[in-house]
Amino acid sequence: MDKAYDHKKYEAEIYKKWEESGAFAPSETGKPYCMIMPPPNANDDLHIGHARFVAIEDALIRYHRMKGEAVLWLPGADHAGIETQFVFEKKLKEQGKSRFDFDRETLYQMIWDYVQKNKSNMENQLRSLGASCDWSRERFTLDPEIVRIVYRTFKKLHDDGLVYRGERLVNYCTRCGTAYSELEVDHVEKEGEIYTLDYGSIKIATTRPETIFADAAVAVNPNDKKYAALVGKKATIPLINRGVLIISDEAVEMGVGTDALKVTPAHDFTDWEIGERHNLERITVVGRDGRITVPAPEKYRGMYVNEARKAVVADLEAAGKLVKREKKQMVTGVCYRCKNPIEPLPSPQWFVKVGPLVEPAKRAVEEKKTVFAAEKFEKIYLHWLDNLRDWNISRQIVWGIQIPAWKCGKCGEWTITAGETPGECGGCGGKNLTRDTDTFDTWFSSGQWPFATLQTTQPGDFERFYPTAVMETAYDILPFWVMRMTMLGLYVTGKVPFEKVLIHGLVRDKQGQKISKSKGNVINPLEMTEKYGTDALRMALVWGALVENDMALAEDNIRGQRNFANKIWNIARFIVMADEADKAEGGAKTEMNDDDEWINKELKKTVKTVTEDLEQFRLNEAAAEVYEFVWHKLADVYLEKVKGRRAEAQDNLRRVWAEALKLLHPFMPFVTEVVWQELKFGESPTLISAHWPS
RNA sequence: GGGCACUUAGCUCAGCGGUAGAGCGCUGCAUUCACAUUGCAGAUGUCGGGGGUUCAAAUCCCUCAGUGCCCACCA
Repeated sequence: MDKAYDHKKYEAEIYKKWEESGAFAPSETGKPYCMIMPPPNANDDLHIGHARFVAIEDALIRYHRMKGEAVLWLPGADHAGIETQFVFEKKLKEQGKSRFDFDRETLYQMIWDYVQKNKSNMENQLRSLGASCDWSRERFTLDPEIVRIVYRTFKKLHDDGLVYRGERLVNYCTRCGTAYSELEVDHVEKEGEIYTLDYGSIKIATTRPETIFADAAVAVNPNDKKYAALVGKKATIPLINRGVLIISDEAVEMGVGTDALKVTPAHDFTDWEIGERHNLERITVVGRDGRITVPAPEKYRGMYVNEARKAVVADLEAAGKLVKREKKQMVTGVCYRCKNPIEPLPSPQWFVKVGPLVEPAKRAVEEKKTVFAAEKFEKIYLHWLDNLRDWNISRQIVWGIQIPAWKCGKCGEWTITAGETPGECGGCGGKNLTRDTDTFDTWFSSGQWPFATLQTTQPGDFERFYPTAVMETAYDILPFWVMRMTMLGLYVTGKVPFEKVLIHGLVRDKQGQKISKSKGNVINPLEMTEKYGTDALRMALVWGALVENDMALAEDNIRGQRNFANKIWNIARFIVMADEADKAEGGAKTEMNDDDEWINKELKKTVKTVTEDLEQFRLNEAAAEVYEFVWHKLADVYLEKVKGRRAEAQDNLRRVWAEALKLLHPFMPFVTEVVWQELKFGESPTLISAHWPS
């Protein structure tokens, strides 16, 4: 054995050996233990957050496999609709092109090819992180079998009256050219201006003067005495001198602006609701391209909203209708992806009625059918469900699963199928049908991932492994994913998709700052594994904090764990050299003393606490326990004591070491496996398939 | 405005009812011995402030202060 452990020499070879040995596939017997991997987006390299989930999930997977359970860790890849199209469009832009230069089929094919390349890249990175998942069962969210299931769910929802097509005010990104769900809108605070305008009989305050041409009313609070006499009278929109009714509605809060609100149903969510209550006209003056349209006065048409705002304000001022303008900190919705301001626009979309899905999803958690490992996330989950609105599942992009809905050219009715092209309109029998060009929200398909995967891998998998044991994922997608999986899983299969939810925190830089490209504090997991070895990175990612908490990751910690890997290597080296010496002297002659009994007792204690910690998902504690035992008890104390009576203690040392390697294996799979094979323990040719000590 | 957390050694974090812990960093010493990617020894904290419960509180309760994250239609 070399003097120091060289991870580069062993990792790839060991991984190949594991994979070829069939150890990643579930055994025929044993209690089923299934984890579905959160499928990484197939559009980029893995980042440090992926490395953390691999470290956590693989540790649990290896532990349960060693306990003799039938373990299935099912890997996958996500087509990640918006994300991927966004990334791809950036590439196109670098080449001086845009999505509008291609027809739908060509664009789809180009993204497909791009994704396939990234997908295999991503898979290799998971391998290099040591993920012991069953590649023979890998699924991609656009696999035809998966798509069929997604279609079927949509049809079922539709047949049950839980899907409707509605003209609603949606969060529209004029840059991305698609509507989003409420969850995909970020809110940023920035300085804007609020303008007080003279509406003749009343003054109103607004931050969006460019939309005055779409006003349908002016609203005041029903309890507002100062305006009570005006309700039912008319106000006059300046510049165009159109009269609108003054109405009263409880949505108007008092103490804001002039206490009078211009109601623009087509361009504001509050106003939309007021409009519904009062049956107001929905006048649109902003188009999907973000430019002003008719019926705004001609001079503003074609302007982007920002320019139009300036122009309108200037004209209002000239007309003497601008009473006041002042700076104001305000919160605006921006596209979570491109950060452009979200434009609320009326648009026909497919919605899922969430009410009937929310109740079972709440009950499942309240009745502990699904248990959150960290209670705080259960509270957050329930809070989310209580405040959920109907889910817009249609996106105006090409990259994704096209919605199986056809519109009749004759009667205008929609025909929904489970994927197949309908022969005729379900309403009038017309033959002239056109398919909706929209695609599903990515989360609509990934929300079905646990059952969609298991129903399409091997016969019997679903019956055997569903509900899965644990869903492990990051907290930032709790509402997007965990919540939707529970709702859709319960709806389609009648059972929760997973029994436990283990949520992990974010990886931050060593000062605890959020990692971002713009800050330049990105930690590249592949660079770290190259430099210090996968085991070191993984141990550092588990060691630093409770699974559920954010973790500050310093390179020093990774280096420290590399040193630990080297310590493991050298303990083994010591034992090998002792073996050789024994052989030369005619074999070990076992004779136990107090030191042996002490280390055996310490080992037993360690086995107990590490096992308990793993059962409770306290991976940091478990890792620290083994570390303490191996380095500071076995190496620093026992090994030193043994030096004087090597031959008598050798058998016990080998036995203790074999058990210690097992405890370490979930956290540092490579070096422990190399060492296990080096020492040729008889129990099992590979450590990955050895038995967890008890 | 609503929700969820956090505040413990210089830094990053564990501990969550029984007289303070780890890693890194720091100080000193050692070292041809499995490992300098090392060993041994050591310093550093009225566990955010205040109140309460208890024989006993970093740990439970209340309160104040600060920090972070998520949500939200204040025009």
